[in-house]
Amino acid sequence: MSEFSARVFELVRKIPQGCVSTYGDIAFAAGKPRGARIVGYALHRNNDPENTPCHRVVFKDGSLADGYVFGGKDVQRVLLEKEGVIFTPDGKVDMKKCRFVMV
DNA sequence: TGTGTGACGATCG
DNA sequence: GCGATCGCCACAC
Repeated sequence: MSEFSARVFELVRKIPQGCVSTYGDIAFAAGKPRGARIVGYALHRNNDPENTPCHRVVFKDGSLADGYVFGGKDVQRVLLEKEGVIFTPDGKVDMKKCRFVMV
């Protein structure tokens, strides 16, 4: 468990309900602008699923991960919709309204 | 200790 | 416009 992954989890926990963030943004905020994959890897190994809403983390274009997700992208989508996240007809998250930017 | 891999992302063809 | 490939870097084996 590196400082980077710990920071990833911390940032993900900060995403408010009804918002999403991207792997790239989290990686950037955690100090690795090119570390998008590492973020995914870290979440895959998810140390703290109770407090880490990894379903609020999506691709840069708003689409969801395709197969390795906890219960499938459909489940992920439903969870997000329940939280108030807007989806486009494309089946992607409306990044314009729901993208949470780390500051 | 070294090698392979992967919830990504961007660029090339 | 879409598909395939390369690059990134931490972590597991």
